[in-house]
Amino acid sequence: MQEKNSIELIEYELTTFIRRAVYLDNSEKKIGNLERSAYLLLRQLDEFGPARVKELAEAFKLDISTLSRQAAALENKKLISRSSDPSDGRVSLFDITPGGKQMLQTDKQMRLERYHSMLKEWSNEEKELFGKLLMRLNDAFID
Amino acid sequence: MQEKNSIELIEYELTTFIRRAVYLDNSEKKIGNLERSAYLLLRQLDEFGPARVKELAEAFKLDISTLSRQAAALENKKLISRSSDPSDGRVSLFDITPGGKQMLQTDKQMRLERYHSMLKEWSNEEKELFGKLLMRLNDAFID
DNA sequence: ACTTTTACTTGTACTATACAACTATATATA
DNA sequence: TATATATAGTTGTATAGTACAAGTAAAAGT
Repeated sequence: MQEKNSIELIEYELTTFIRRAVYLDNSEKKIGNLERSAYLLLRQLDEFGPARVKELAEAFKLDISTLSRQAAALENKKLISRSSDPSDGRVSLFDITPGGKQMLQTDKQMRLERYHSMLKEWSNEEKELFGKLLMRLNDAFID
Repeated sequence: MQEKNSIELIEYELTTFIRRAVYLDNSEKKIGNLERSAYLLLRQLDEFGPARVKELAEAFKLDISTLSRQAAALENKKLISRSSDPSDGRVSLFDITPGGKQMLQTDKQMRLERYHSMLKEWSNEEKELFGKLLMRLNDAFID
């Protein structure tokens, strides 16, 4: 009973949070310059280094065609660069450009500032614990 | 430093979670029968009772036109019903139908079961605390 | 050499959303 | 009261993000 309530609360609050966070991305109060998808793609390349379309699609669990278009869009904006894999002519390798890194840092900073404001009343312990629990939640995510 | 790291972790994990949860809704492993937007609209009507388009748009912070279409779609599927406000001919009031309640309950149950599986290793204390922290996060959400 | 598999791109379609134009009704004001 | 303005909602149009299917080119297997 107790457990059921906690899970219901978690389900409710997480759905609500997603609703709001996604709304925010579409609103005029949007954080930063990058679309959510672009932000995540740049972050992925920045953290894990060059990757090809298939790897990106797997990392995000999205269709290859989706990542193919997202990558092409960012390539167009010069935020990522494409190079061909010498050992496999089918493959394009994408890497974040200096401009992309810059843009990512700017946007990340804005996002962090938002979280900073939202969580300013929280103690360090609460923030740390919350981060750890979120990490566990993501690790346990069922595909 | 410590604080910065917690916030970065929270930002990272929340964005990742949203990415996955939204992916899941579009995938063949989608939870239940309802679109995310339909689920939220039904839940809103179920919890807060009949409402008109404008109220729903405000509750979700979405454009009226978006809610107008979502409501019309659910009305078409007989999951919600429309009635006119006798005191104001412009207004349509929407309410969840028995079929809508049934569908909502079915989907909610499936969503809860997923969370139940994902969180099965968590102690009651962890689940309760996580729920409370999420609630605080949503309360502090900056529009 | 031929077939099959793989990596990616492109065409098409759908959901979710916003904004703008429009309709109908209600309210305010001259 | 007649007209002007405001409000509630619908509908047209556009965009992001996604999937699936068809197509192209390169690699690997037989």
